[in-house]
Amino acid sequence: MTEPNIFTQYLKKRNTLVKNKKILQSSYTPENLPHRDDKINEIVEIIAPSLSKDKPSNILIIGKTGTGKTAVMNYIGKELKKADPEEENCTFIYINCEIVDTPYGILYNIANQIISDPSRRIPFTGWSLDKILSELTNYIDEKNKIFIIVLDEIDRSFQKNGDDIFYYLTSINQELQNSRVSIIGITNNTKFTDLLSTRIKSRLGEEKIIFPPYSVEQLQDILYERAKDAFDDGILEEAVIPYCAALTAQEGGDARRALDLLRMSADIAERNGDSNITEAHVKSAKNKVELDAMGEIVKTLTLHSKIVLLSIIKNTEEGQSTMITGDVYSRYKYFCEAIGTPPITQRRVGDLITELDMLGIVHARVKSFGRAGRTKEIELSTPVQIVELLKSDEMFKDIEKYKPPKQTTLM
DNA sequence: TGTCCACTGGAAGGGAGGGCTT
DNA sequence: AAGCCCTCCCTTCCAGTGGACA
Repeated sequence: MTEPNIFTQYLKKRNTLVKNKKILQSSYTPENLPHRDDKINEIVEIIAPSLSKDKPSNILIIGKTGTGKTAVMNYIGKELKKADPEEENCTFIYINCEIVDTPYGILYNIANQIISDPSRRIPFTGWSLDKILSELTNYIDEKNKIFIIVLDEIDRSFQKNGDDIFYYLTSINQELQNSRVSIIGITNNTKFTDLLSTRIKSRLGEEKIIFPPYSVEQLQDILYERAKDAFDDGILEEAVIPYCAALTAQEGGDARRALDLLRMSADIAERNGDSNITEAHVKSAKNKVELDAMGEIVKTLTLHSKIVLLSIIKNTEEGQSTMITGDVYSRYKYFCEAIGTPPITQRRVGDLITELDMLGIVHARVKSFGRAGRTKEIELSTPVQIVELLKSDEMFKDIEKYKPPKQTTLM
């Protein structure tokens, strides 16, 4: 028995509708992946030879977010480990290139998942790429087995670094005497292969596997499968899962979002102290999910990106529903002056706008206005609440009051 | 048909900040 | 301490461009 403290009442009072929260996380790998048996078999067939120390082909897996690519690979990784518990014949390594997206970071991560000897660990910065690569190659070769390296969100790293890193990794086999390395790339960019240079394309895409988006029915099955273990009978109203599935199917069949939605609905119901989960909970969850995701992104923006975003917001508030780069930049310079920070160049601001577009916070498309030039047409695509979040930023609190100093006419 | 605007986006490079090696 | 390396954020320079207008 623990001493009562300030949290005690919450521990007691909170009614839990969810038996096991972990099951509803999208990172959870379930025992059963509905509607992906065929894909699993396809991949297993390709990589099974690794268990007898034969090198499997490299694979490229293509499919939109939330189509089960990562879950399938994690599942296969687990099963592979079961088939070879001592990792005598093969080792399975998973790297998410969205989190580690530099060549150094990727090699560092691979190395430290493989290298067990602490004296040979690679420092997280300081070495040249050549040095890590040769150390890694040596270590891999000593082990005399197959290494399966999964690179998730492979396009992320590619966007920043080109394909040199993939070239290294796919050509590592030429240096090896005893071991072999297979690469499994996962991407949600269907045009990814077009971006690769020919030398990589043939190597990386020895086998290609496409993951189609889930249909409404399939999403429902997935949700039912998870709900079965996560909730007791009668907690979920009948319409909840079909509704979640329908909402997410509209947006491209992303199972991750469907799960987020269900989890958030349960959260909201719990917090309200309700005894079951209804369609209304799903509705408010939908708003919250979107807002949370956007809020996280906005919070992590760099100072200049925030100022650029604020400039776009301010212009929008003053009735300019669309604007061009020049409009944003002049407002941006004004704000920089207001908070006393030196502005960056328009060239760079152009890039920041493109980044904001990729994050889905603004819409920016290049458009020609004839004689009036060719530039980006920019439009805010963010809910109002985010705007509030940004404005509450300490840095910007006095910005409304700021008046620029009188222009002195100096040439 | 050619002009011309307001940028776009590629390329190269700098420098600060992280850290290793000798 | 000096000499490296890698990454991030930024600048400078500049050729290229879609399409309204003369």
